[in-house]
Amino acid sequence: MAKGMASKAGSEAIEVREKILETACDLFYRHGARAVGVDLVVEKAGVAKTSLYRHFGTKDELVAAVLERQDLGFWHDWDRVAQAHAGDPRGELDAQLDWIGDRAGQPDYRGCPQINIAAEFPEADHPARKVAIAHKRELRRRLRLIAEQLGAAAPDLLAGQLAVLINGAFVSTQIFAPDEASPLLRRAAAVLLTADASPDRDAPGPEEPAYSGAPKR
Amino acid sequence: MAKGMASKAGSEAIEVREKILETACDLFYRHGARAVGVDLVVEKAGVAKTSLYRHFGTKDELVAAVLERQDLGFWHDWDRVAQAHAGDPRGELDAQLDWIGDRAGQPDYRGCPQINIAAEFPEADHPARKVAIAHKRELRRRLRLIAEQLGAAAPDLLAGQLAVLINGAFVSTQIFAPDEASPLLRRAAAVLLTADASPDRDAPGPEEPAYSGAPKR
DNA sequence: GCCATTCGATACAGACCTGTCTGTTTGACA
DNA sequence: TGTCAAACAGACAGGTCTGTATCGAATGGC
Repeated sequence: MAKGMASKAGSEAIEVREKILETACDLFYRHGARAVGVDLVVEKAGVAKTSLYRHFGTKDELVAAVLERQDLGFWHDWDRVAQAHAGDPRGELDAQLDWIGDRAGQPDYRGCPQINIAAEFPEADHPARKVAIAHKRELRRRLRLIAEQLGAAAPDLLAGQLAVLINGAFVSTQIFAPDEASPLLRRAAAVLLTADASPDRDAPGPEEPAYSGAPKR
Repeated sequence: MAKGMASKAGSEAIEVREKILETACDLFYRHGARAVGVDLVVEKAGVAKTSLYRHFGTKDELVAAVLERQDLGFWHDWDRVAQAHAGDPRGELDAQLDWIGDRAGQPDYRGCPQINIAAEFPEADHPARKVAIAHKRELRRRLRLIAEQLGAAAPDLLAGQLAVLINGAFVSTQIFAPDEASPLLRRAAAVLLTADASPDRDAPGPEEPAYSGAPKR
């Protein structure tokens, strides 16, 4: 009609695909993937439904592609921070926790997309759920790398604790004050790090020493 | 037809309601609330659709009622543990983390129902989402009570950290080994507690001392 | 300058979903 | 024994969803 278009058989093909992905990312995140129909996606994206199904096959695959896109975006931000703190693993970890906490504190934040979509599709073999699980494994893997660079005594345990902390921040944000997540994350991580450095004091297995604070009564 | 029934206008009314709730709890948790239609609920529950709508009004209200039921069940288990450790806040906290971690490690565990349903219904005024948020606030409130009984230096901060930890364990279970969650929870909590007891060392605000572990290179 | 491919637009099929309505049965209670 | 509230069974309305089919238009490669 009255649209400015670039090309058809060549570059616009990926432009249309990108437009669909971008629109679906936004709609699925704000309202949930199951609550948003493909008709709404194509309408908001300004494309034809045939284009959506040519590029993605099924809606389930579209959901998976959305998660893959968000996965890429997340690690892109992560890598930028990592490069800015090359050779300084402690500084990098703090910086990673900072932007993660800041993002989770944004007013339009509705939780981690990977976690949300995984909650919407409990079937173990759903393509989107596979992406989400791979994403969380990658998070733990990267945290373990940082822990190893730090010379942690128990890098795998430390990475697991940090992963739990980050995922917990993602879902706890809804009940926190806006700027509470970031400092809480940093502080808890710092505590876990110092504890790893002195395992004899803080992590002697299931039997911990009695709490050393002053009891109320 | 060939069903053994007790009474009608009196006690069966709540029996029918209870049967619907129980069935919906199971189906919603396993497959997601949006993926399960009311027809399936009434079929599996062996009741009439009219009964469902007489008791709950709308499906959204049924979802909220399911979450309220699970909320009650959760605090019921919590209270049992709390009573078993009356006057011993440290022992209670460990015990609470134990059963929570154990539950999250079960093979049929699919995450915290409150978190999952909240992810399925992002609208802020959805009745089920209100229940889920109230549940998470209650969790933090109870943790703060324990922290205060422990004589924590910063009970609110400590409770926030523990809440993040627990919520993180709920969602991280999918990528963990089955029996990893419980010890990880206990250990991380122990570390946070000892850190609270000596805030001068571990939590001096945004500026932490340099990591004291031996760097890799 | 022709042709294959992609695009938009739209109608359609078939299934499913929520919620309502009608009619019948059943058990408690006065 | 008669009344009434609740349950069952099932059809039904109206909407929505995914996915397919059809059509004309535009475009870049050859």
